[in-house]
Amino acid sequence: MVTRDDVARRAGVSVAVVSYVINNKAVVKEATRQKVLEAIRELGYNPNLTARSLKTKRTNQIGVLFNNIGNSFETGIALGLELKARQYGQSLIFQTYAPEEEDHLKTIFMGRTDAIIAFGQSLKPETVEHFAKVGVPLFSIMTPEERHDTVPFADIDWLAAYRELVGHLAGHGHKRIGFMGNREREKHLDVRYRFFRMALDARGLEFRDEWLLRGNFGSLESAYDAMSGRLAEGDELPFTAIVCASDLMAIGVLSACRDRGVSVPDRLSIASSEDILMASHTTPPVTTIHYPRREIGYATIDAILAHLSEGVPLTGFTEKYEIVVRQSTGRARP
Amino acid sequence: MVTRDDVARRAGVSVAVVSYVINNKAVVKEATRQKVLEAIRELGYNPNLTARSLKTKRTNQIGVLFNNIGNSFETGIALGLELKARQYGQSLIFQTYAPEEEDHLKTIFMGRTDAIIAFGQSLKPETVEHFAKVGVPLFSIMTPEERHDTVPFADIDWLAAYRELVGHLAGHGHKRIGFMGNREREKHLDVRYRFFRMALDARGLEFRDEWLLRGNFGSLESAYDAMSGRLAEGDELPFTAIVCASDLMAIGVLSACRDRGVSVPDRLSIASSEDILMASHTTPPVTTIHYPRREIGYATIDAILAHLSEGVPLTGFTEKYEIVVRQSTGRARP
DNA sequence: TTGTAAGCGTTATCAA
DNA sequence: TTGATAACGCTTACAA
Repeated sequence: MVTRDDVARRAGVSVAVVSYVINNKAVVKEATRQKVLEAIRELGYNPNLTARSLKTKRTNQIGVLFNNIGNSFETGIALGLELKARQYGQSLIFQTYAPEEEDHLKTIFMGRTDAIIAFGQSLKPETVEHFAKVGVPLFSIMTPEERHDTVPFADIDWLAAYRELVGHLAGHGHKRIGFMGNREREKHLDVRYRFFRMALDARGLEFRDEWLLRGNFGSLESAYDAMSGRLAEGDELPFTAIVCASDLMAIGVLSACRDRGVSVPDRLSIASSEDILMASHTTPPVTTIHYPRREIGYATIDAILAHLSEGVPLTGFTEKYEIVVRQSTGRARP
Repeated sequence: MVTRDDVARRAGVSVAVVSYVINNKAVVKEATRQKVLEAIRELGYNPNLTARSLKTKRTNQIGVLFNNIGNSFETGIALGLELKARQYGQSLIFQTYAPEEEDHLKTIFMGRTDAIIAFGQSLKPETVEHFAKVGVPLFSIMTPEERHDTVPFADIDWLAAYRELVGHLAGHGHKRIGFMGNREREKHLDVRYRFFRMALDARGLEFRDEWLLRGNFGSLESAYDAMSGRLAEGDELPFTAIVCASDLMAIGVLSACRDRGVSVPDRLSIASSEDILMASHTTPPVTTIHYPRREIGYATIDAILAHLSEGVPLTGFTEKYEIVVRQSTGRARP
């Protein structure tokens, strides 16, 4: 490996000067500057980032805690994160989060990242405290079910979104609206269910526990199974519309309906959350809440870098959602 | 930050002993070992990975060069990579590749990664040479259009796959088969087109330049536009079937057909490559080549780690594809 | 079995 | 405007 020493020797200057040139520090005489640059070019020198990090305490790496890299919703956010991070010269380190391995995070990220972006996970107080202590700010995209004062988060206003969505359904005569939520493990989705219920309450609409189905966030099949099971139970569906916590689950529900001859939206209206690409290409396409993934990604990186570089306090924020009405929702059958 | 020195002081031993304990080196007396472990626990110490890397020349980080993080095909591979990498205690650094920024890679990854995984990109000889020089092995998932002897790759046998797919279509009476390929920028898809043509030749089937449409790998819309344009040109389609280089493009083609009243597969059979989830949930679902994304991810990490840790030569390999016949392909209209 | 000390490739302070 | 030199936190001979 060619190091800064090699460059210094080649250029006939001291190692310090090489650093000055690289970091545009001090006023290096133009002539020596050129000598150094030439030596760098000739030798094909690139500064070793690990060594630099050790000294500067800045890694220019940001950790990202996925729940599931294979999920389009999350990768849509990652797309925004990555693009913006690259503009700032930051690299992203991706890790899939698993509650039972949460302690590993301390090890894995130790001295490796300047900040960590969580995807709605409810981290243990101990973990949060640890990163606070080592001075690595945490930021969450999506509201964690268990909040920590020191972990700001970016999200949409789910309550408003579900109120609008419920309004859309109610406007079409739906009074009994079911929900497809997540299973135990995926706490970051509890939030959606919770706000959905609040939206229902706000409208004075009833909800019964039997109207709550459960699948896995990223698994179409789980929702398919849950819905199929429900449809197998009896001929009559207890609700005329269902809201799903994720688009993949909505698509699973849709498939179950198709396979069991339940026509959508005639017998059942299906609405959802997220607006991943796939939701607009099913038959019928799915009415859903558009989650501004890319924008949230951009804004998150901006906020983190403003904090890291200029000490701007790191605070959460809300981005604008949008209700996208498609053909999976329609008038309730009388 | 609590460092190894703090631990040593607390435990009343030298810094070396702390290292020995952490790395399970030498035979440390059980009593001192316990003292050290306790000090570590009390202080909440975690070794600084950056410092360790600087010394050991091992970063335990692997760079991954995406073309588009938002694309399910690529993230499906990433899923496999990440899971396996985590098992080995490796972290993944994701970067989106852009030809015009290729030189940045040298800077961004310098001293940061033990290996780099490309996603079919045709890297410049200069780049390849650089990483060879600094001792960072390159490995490609997907055959690069411009190969380098020092960059092994993992892929499926596209020729065999397209021969089988073409066989399926020919078996249904298709003699004129079009292709939806990529635009200039995405060279890693040229490979698919090339093998498709070879498969056609092998069957003695004709191909005309007018039967080649072009879209963007990850853009359903681009394929939609290309196909719509073609459909607008005249009433008669010049081919009875079309093979698409990616599922998203196939779905774009499918949408274009639906919007222009071309029934699939009655008037046009559509076949594709990749088998992303979405391909099985369109109407009709798409016949496609199943690309074993996760398996390729696993095997790639295995190969790289065997190389890094045990010096096993890093060589390319082929994983098994599968043709998944769905309802988008059918008998050619006489 | 444990301790001392020399690096790893940088940056940054302080003199020159 | 430049050059020595001391860190940064760790691993690892080598010595004790």
